[in-house]
Amino acid sequence: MTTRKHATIREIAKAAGVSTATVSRAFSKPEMLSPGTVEKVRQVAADLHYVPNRSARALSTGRQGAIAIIVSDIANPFFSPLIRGIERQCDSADVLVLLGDTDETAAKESTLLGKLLHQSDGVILAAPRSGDAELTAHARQTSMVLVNRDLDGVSQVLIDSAIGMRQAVAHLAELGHQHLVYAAGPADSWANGERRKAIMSAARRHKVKVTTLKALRPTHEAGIKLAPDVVASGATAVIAFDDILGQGIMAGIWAAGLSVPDDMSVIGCDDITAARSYPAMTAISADVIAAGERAAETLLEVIQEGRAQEPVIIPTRLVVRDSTGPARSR
Amino acid sequence: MTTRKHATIREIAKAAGVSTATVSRAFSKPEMLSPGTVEKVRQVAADLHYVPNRSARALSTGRQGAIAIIVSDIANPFFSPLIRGIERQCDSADVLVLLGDTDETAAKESTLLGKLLHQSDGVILAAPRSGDAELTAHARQTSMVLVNRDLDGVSQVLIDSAIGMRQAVAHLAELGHQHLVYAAGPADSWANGERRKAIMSAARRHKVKVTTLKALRPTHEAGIKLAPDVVASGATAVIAFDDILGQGIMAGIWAAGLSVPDDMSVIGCDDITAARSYPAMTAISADVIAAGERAAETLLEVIQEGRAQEPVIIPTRLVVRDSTGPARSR
DNA sequence: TTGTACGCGTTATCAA
DNA sequence: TTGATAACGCGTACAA
Repeated sequence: MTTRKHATIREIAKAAGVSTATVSRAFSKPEMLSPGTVEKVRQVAADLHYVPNRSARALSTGRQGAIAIIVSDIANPFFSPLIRGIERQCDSADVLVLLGDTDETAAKESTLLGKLLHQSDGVILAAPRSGDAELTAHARQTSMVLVNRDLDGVSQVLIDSAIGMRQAVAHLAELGHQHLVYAAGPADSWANGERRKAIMSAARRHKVKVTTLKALRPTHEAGIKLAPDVVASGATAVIAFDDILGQGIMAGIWAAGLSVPDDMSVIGCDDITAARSYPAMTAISADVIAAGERAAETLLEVIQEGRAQEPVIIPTRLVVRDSTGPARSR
Repeated sequence: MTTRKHATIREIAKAAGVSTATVSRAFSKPEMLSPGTVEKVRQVAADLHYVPNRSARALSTGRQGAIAIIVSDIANPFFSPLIRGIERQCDSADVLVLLGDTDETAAKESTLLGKLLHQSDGVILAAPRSGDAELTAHARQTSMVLVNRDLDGVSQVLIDSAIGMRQAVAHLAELGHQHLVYAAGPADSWANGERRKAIMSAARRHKVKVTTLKALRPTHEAGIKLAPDVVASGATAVIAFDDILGQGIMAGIWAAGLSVPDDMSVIGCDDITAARSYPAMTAISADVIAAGERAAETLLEVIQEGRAQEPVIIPTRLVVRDSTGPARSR
């Protein structure tokens, strides 16, 4: 409530009997000073509860000491561990984290980006919805790391579902499934494209037939609605774009009086909420917290070095739980 | 990547043929200027892609144009809609949102608070873990709004589970349940205390017996582990501290070969993930997005008026789904 | 209604 | 290794 008046560099300087420059250096470039001076200044500063003023520093250096995360929907559970990883990394680097939510619209994404661009040293765009051209244009204006989007010349962290998808198809093939459904996600999602391609090629190798069904949105409700189509397709297993969709499909299958995994095997993707259903869902798992950490780490490098970094690939693997079982002959 | 050089107030002034003060006022105090001047300056500024420098403004005014949200665990789904509400409100007020995660520890909460305190105009503390004294001390240093914590002299947004809890107990009583379990949450959680009290008093009125069982943490896994105790208690219904715990208990009940709601009715709380299970869970629902919006709104008022505001109460209501049914005589 | 000029707290440059 | 001082971009008395 009461805005307390803070000690400034000048007061510290006076109290310590040094110049303001020395105080400044004691914090930002201690290696330029004699150890004794640093010690003395820091002591005085601590006594006076000195906290460097970030705005002043930013004004002087042009660096904000903050980065921004832009997500399409904070309510999407996928972003939670991602944000946590970013948070953790930034916290230890003493960098502030600004949060933006685009409400799933490309327009808002662009507006927000334009706004946050100036208040931060760089931006992490998670699962962006904007077009390539627009993203490239923005990337020219600030340091940027993309999560789950492949765009030439921009740093990126990609969760490679292919590995896990191959394991998933192999797992199902081993259980005797010969026809499976891919319940697809948003068409403009990079992850969706990768997952579809990986399934297709793995299925070909295992001589398994694949039917692709498109959910309107990757939500629980959409999954429930999609379930009858999944059943009608004649497939005995389904791989869903993400966990929520998969669990929706499971609910829809139960609601139709069938059973998981006896009548239908279900596999989710991301493994955020997969373990939180009954039966616990087999899923393609990725260390999303690590993805967040790597994204933040990469962004800090981009900022420091002033140029894009090599893409970071986060591997995935199949985690078998209770929603997959032997194919039932139909 | 490339840090673009931004237009400054001075360049706009020169281009528009006015003074820097006029440019400044065209943005922060347009009512002081003639409409024509404002129009002209803004036009020139737009042409030059002028964006006010937030750091400079902050340095000059002492206001940061940013607030901070501190949550105990971004992965807890309860915080998602809360953050979304805060985000939304702040976005329309052109206020930036800083995010902090305390990793569930009071120590980190305090550190983070101390850090963010200086970089923002105010803080929203969601479900804080710190003690009253510490919170009060921090509240003296900055503008602060508490979510789901009742502390004298500090502004707060409280989700009043009592209403919904009463409806829940009445609903169960009507279905013939005479003995229910409350699966409790963290002991230091304000919400947990409120919920427990509400259940107790409602149960007394309906002459229903209540057994309180304590989960180690409100997680899905803890719910599964708690389920056998719930069954062993002899109760025919259970109200859980939150959705995740409730769905864990549901999973544990299924795993024990029993059925929901035939053998046991289950009610969750918060209604964030309640609809996303099979059967869809009956839950005590609150508009958490609205809670977030109100929290942000309140904080902006606190900042502006420099003093605490009246507590905001967010009502709850029971949403009946498929996890509750008639009591089975046992 | 508009302009001039100073201060906000820090860092960087240059000199000592 | 340290000090003096000029930026950094904006808001705002005060003056006109």
